[in-house]
Amino acid sequence: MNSEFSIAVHSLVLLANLPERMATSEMIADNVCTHPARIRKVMSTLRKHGIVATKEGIGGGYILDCDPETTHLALIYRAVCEGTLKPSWSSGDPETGCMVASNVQKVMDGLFHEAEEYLESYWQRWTIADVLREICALHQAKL
Amino acid sequence: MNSEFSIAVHSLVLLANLPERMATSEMIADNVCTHPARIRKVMSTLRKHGIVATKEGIGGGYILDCDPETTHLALIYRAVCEGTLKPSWSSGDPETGCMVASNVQKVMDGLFHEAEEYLESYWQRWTIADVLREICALHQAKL
DNA sequence: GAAACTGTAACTTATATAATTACAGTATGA
DNA sequence: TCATACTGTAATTATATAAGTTACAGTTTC
Repeated sequence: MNSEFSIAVHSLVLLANLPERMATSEMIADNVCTHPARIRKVMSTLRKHGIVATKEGIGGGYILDCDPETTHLALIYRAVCEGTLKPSWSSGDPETGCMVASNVQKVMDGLFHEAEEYLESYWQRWTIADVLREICALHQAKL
Repeated sequence: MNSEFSIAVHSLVLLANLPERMATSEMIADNVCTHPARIRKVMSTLRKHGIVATKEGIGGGYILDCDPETTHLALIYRAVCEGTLKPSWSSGDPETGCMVASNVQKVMDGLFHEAEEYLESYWQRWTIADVLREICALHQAKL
């Protein structure tokens, strides 16, 4: 998995914690520690899934377009990295005569697909607000 | 995740299906479609976890050292790619004053760790023999 | 119409993955 | 006992993926 999921969750938690729930790609990039263009790419995907809204022009930026208390990480996972659990390389070769070599790809693909669905049910346990609360708890513990 | 898990599962299923449950790295590599040295690397890890035994010298190779009916994919996952669910890149920066930026790494690390344990409970549902049976079923369906 | 934004593609660089080579170590059997 | 056929492992090279960067067109505001 690449780290777009972490970027998306971090950005959404950040927005949820801002008074106006709005920030520019530059502000988010500073906080996430990456390049604004990368933030815009991830945010663009989240916008297409209705999780954030964007406003172009002066005073524009990204604004949370969901309820952090009911938006689960599973939705974010699906938006941003569905299908990435399965490795790009596959073993075996469908063209050979060997039963194992010729059928293992399809079976493993099925397992990875099911494993990913299972994993999504873990992300379904967490909302954006939950993650923010975990962060707050850590923060409090330091004081 | 890299594809050593797929290679390990494929290799073990292949061994389980052989009369003597034994094969050389070259035979396995041919079947898996990769290089024998890569097979030796993965098999070496499986040997250290007691899943296969190896025999050096003439007539040597790898032999299954577990019961395929009771050896779950979770064991193979742990042996071969524990810790790879979490992306290597992390967002945020523990040194900043921002509550979110400075604590998000630890929280996300915890989530990825728990997610991986959850995922392992999926792999626990499958044994090597189960995978072989799935392959056989696909094979039968073609006839 | 200048300024401050997003959207997106193209390009570069860094890192991870896979393939390959090489060779030391080990068991077998003629 | 020596050639042979294996594993074990490290080093190197090649390739694919991820991340960073640049660039610029499009949009909104003032």
